[in-house]
Amino acid sequence: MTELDGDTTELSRPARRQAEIAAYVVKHGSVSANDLVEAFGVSVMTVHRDLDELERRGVVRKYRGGVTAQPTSVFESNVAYRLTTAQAEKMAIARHARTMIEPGMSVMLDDSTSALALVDLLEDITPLTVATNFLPAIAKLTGYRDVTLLALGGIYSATHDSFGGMPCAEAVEALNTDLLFCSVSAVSATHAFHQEQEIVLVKQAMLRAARTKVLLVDHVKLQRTALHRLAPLTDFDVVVVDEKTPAELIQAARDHGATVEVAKL
Amino acid sequence: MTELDGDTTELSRPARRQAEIAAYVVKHGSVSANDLVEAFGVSVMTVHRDLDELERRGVVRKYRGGVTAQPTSVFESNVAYRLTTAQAEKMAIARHARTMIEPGMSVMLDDSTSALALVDLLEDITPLTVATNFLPAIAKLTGYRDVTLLALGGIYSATHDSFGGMPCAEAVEALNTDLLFCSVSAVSATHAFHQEQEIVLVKQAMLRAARTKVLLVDHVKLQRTALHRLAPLTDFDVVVVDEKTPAELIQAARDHGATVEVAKL
DNA sequence: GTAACATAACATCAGATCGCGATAAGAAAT
DNA sequence: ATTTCTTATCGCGATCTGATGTTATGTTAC
Repeated sequence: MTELDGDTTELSRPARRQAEIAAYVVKHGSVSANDLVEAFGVSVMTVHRDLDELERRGVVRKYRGGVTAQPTSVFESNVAYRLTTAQAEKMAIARHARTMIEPGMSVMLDDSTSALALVDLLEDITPLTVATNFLPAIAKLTGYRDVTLLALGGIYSATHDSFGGMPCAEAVEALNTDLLFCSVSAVSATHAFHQEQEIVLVKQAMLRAARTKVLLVDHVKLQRTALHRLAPLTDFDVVVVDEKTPAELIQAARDHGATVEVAKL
Repeated sequence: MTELDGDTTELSRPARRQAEIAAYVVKHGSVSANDLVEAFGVSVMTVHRDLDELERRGVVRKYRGGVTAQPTSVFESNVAYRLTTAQAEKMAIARHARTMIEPGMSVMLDDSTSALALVDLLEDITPLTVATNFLPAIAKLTGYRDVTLLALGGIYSATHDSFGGMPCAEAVEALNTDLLFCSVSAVSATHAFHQEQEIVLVKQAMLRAARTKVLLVDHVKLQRTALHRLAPLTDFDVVVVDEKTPAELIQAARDHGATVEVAKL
């Protein structure tokens, strides 16, 4: 159903359906619950439950008789959507990133699925200090022994499942970590971009608060663009991309002075 | 087994056993894994798993051949232990506390099981802003609609399952909420106490950051004492106790100028 | 007031997870 | 080296949770 199809595997059934419903709504602009019942072959109740969840995450808006889509920017930066894309590539990128981490270091992670993939690989690099504002990452890290977890608080965003806003930016300012791993929603040959002002705020603070900055980019991110310019690629010490990234794009970034490394699957 | 027995119901079997093992270790000072196998009738593997978990939470220390207890203060302030006590009373106190909250307010909660009980009652007071450093509370609140969640970050403590330390205190300083609900490990007729310096730090910051301060105290807390003095009871606008609290203790607190309210079961 | 829609309240079923032990492999003490 | 203790891995069964539908009970529009 629409352009989401390519990669909706390994996602729970309702989550996948919700993503598809979201796409459907975005495509059609405004649909009724019954439309969705027909389109997805589930009961009205389930449709409503899905829509409630999507609304809670700010993806759609409900009104009596149907739903409308929110601005696409919100949709695209939604976690559920992001989770569907480029799983294998993200893992490869995470493995590459892992090699940059030494025991004893302090690492900052942003609220990106790329960073989340990295979390799974951190358990045996000990001791380690990890700072993040991403709730799923925090949840995982609480179970690790010998990992000092520094949660970056802030205002919870259901859309990103992370903490943000001024309080978060302030918390970040107070830190100074060895490493930062972060991701963005779009990357050009020269710059990293993100749609949302608030998120940009936090990410920029993170850039200021880390000594070595690493940008994690799967190929889906390239060739796209987004509203707010986050930083030039040269602000990052390393940009890690996956193998599926077209060589000419890598070259273009390198021509502009960026350090690009390719993660092997 | 020891003084824990009174109230270990409604806790998962392993959690209960872990609490009992903890108590056993605290009582005997130092025991071997095999001792525990005999005492609890489970396999050596399970004992080790339990001990690993207790060690992760900082309750015991493992060494080859057995385990030793950590200072009792840590044990007593352990979440798992706290959860076992005075469930019904905590719920009554929470219901009472709930009546003080109006839609639109901002509420701060500390990392106490009393506060956690209150969280369950907040879903339909909307809109609402809730700030807390307690991970279980955060987890619950992320699912609430129309509740603005402000997570107070900091260094994660497995013992308390919350965030603390300087970063947390700083995050608290930046706020100013209408209400604060907090609890402590011990209360005398004049003061509130807590064992751990770091926790005291955060709680005191919270006291400074709220307009109206409410202390939630189940009767188990009274008549005990602990190392660090947190604040005089008169610093709280209200102290809520449960019905099982001896009348003379309530009177004593009132004689010292505290405002004490009794929560009805 | 009635029809369409939305929510609430169970009931059910499947899949996932948990808890636990057994066995085996690994480390540390002696 | 041998013994003792610890950890890792697998498997089984109990348990829980999550996802869904159904029916019943609101709500809102007209």
